Amino acid sequence: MRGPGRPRSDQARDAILDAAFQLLEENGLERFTIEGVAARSGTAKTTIYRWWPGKGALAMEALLAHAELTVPIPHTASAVSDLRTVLDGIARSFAGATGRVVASIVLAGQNDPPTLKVYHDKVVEPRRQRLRDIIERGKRNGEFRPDLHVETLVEAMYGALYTRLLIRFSPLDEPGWMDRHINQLLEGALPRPLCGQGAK
Amino acid sequence: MRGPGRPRSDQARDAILDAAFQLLEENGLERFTIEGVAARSGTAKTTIYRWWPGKGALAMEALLAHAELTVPIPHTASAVSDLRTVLDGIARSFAGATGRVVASIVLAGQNDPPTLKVYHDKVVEPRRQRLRDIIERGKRNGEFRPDLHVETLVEAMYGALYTRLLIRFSPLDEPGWMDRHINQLLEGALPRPLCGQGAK
DNA sequence: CGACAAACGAAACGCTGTGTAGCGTTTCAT
DNA sequence: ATGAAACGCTACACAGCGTTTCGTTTGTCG
Repeated sequence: MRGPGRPRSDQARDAILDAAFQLLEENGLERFTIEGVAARSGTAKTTIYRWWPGKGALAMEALLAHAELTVPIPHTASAVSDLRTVLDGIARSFAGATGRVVASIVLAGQNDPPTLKVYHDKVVEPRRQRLRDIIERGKRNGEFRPDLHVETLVEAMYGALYTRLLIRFSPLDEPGWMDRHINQLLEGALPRPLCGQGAK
Repeated sequence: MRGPGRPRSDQARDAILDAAFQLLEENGLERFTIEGVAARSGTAKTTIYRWWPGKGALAMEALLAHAELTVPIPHTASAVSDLRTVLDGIARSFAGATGRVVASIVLAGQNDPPTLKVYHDKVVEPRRQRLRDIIERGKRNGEFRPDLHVETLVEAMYGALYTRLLIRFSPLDEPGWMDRHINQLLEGALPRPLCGQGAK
């Protein structure tokens, strides 16, 4: 049931989103221009402005449409192993082209709170929820301390990922890094009391 | 021993850096313009271009010159307490005006690697080193496990700070947050083996 | 088939910011 | 005094944004 008039060209839409994602990959959002998108996509600027309010919104939609932001939903017997699977997936995605685009979007959000909120609601929060679920499960089956503060653990795990993505201390695909990170978060820094054996 | 010619006006230099920092605070780097700096500082655009190659470099220098980036260097008997002091100091600085400017700078760095490197070398690395020193001390005096991986702990502690600053899950000045964060990083997530008392 | 509605592309506008150049002025060392 | 170098000011060419105008195309409905 569509009224009269020429229907929207899905071909133009796709070409625009493709071109936008490519340009974000290549230049980041700093040098991302609507004119550039129009040129590469073979559409007119008018067409873009008809459907998107501005560069922020276009960039966000290009990211959501193209990037592999979906995270695996493992559900094995071991919460620790599931944690590993999820975080590895995110790290891999961040290490590639998607990562650069994400970095652009997030940082652009600094001066464009609505855009940041969309990213938060559509990407960050679902992922955090997934981690929360896994950790809660781990608490129930005794893998984790019952008094563990879930939010804090989630934040620590995520924090390092985003920090490596944005500040680039060290590469996201450094071998062995994620294992060390997870293990240490789980085991803590304090010395184990000397009883029986060492813990683990 | 200065050659001939009119010496550089420190007054102009200071006015430019002051104005730049103010404008970064107010608008972020997205809307940070050389023209704006010139107008507010009462100098000419040409003067700015004479001394800085572009907005990124100017913003960085304004940040380094103005922000209270100095972190306290506590050295009490307790490494844990020193850790707390340092991280609290950074959190407070990030929660204020400096935080917004830092976010802007990191953003600029995404497409301007030299700028990011300067920030890394001048700000990030010294702070990380300070944390490393404290943790090493804690290892030596038995507060921490001897096999603790220092880098991983530093990254986890820093990560949450930058993530709150940039992604804004939650406010940096949330009461009690930093204590929970530190405690849990130190104590880990795994259940303590049941011997004598609980650890800590 | 014809009328209409809506999307499309091309071109241009005013605006803002960039980065450079020229010019006269000011301040210092020699 | 002279010259070097920094200063402020004005002007300019250029790029990108966001918007508007206009003519064209593509569909639906009567």
